[in-house]
Amino acid sequence: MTQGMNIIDELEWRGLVADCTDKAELRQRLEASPIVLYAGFDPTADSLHVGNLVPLLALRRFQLLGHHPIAVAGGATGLVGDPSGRASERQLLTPEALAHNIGCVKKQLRQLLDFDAAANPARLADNADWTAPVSYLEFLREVGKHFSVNQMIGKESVRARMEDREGGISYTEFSYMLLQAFDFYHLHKELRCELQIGGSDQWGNITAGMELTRKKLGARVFGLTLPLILNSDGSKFGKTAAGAVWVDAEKTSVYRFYQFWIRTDDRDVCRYLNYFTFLNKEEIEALAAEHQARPEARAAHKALARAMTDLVHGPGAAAEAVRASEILFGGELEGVAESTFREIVGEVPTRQIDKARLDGAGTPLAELLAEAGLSASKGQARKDIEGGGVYVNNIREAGARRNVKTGDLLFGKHLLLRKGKRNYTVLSVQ
RNA sequence: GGUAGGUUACCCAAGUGGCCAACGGGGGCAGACUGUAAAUCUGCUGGCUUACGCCUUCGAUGGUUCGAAUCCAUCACCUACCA
Repeated sequence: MTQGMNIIDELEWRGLVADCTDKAELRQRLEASPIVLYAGFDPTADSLHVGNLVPLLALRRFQLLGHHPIAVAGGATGLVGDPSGRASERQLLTPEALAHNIGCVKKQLRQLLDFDAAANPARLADNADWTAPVSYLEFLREVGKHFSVNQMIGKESVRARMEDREGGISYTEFSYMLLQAFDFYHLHKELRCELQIGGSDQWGNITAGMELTRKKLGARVFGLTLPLILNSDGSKFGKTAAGAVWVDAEKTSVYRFYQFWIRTDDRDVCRYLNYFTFLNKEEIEALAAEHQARPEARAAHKALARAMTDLVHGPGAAAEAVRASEILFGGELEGVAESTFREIVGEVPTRQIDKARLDGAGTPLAELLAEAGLSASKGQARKDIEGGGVYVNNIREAGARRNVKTGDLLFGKHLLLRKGKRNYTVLSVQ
């Protein structure tokens, strides 16, 4: 990070500025002295996912340049549900589920921001702390009065849903923007927060907060949105067939997480280096050049995957994921030492199996595939085998009626099952 | 409250008494080609079964029929118009 570089310049060369209220004035303000800023994270699940990393890392980028970030967990807003960017009404979370989610998300926020910086430690807040005590009547008088329904229904998030004949929008979600506006107002009043950042779908909520702050406190605050990240094929970033890619290693293993980044589309990899990593401009340009020259080496992909895995799971876990990937994608396992093989046990999904089942005639391969979760059912497993997509110990298996026996075990203990190019499960005998 | 229309597999969407486990598209999975890429081509995409075949599914329940996703009745939900 270049010393003295304005955070706006930094975000701009990375392509991270989607929209900004009064950029010239904000730039001036940011150059004058460190600013307090916030981004909100609603606990819609029990973990953040890779998409949430964009605003979160943006907070960190501000922090690295001397500013004071606040991560706000949406204990209040999460109870209501943000209609922004959603085609249909959310299912309300139970207070219990929400409490659980908040706990998880807070823990992750703590991990990913620096709370120990001497000059400008990050702070963590929960909007339930200041929202829950306010009564409905009080809220209507203090906050609601400042909003015109005429304007509210003009906001994209609401309008989209009003125009949607199928879904519509509940009064609850319609009110969401007032709650978020109240956050900004509160944070300005109590902590002198002057800037809110968020995804581009947050524009309406952010400007609502700016207006409320101006009307109630006469203060000028700013908003900045980050782009909605799309893959080059037009799909949403961060979603795979298996669902979202989570930050929680229990939900998305470190190996899977690493693989997710490794498999980034060529067209996207340099953009993502900009968006997600803390590599500087020169480093990224060098990787881009290398990728241009030798795309098959996938240097940029490896750098991206390594940087992200380091960041989220730590260098130790990342190194193991890299090592496991090298072994699994290195070809046949012949000649691989037991100690080397051991490294992938546990890294990829691993299951126990009763040794007796492999004695004698053994167990049908299809059955093991289904059990291992690689195929949805035994019938599907058979089709997968017939289609030539199944490998035992990294050797393709063509016979659908194949039985797996004791002799197939590696080192007398393990069986490496693979479906397709990258779906692995290790079965270990007990 | 009234009237009309709708509810089909992961999503969209055909099907309106047997030829329907259900056209087509998307998505997904697998194969070829490659670089764990893109593009392209091929196969698969309810469950069980080596197979013949069997079983469960078309909002829910009950009925008519030799036979229903298709017809009837009731219920639930959605949409539109009316009040």
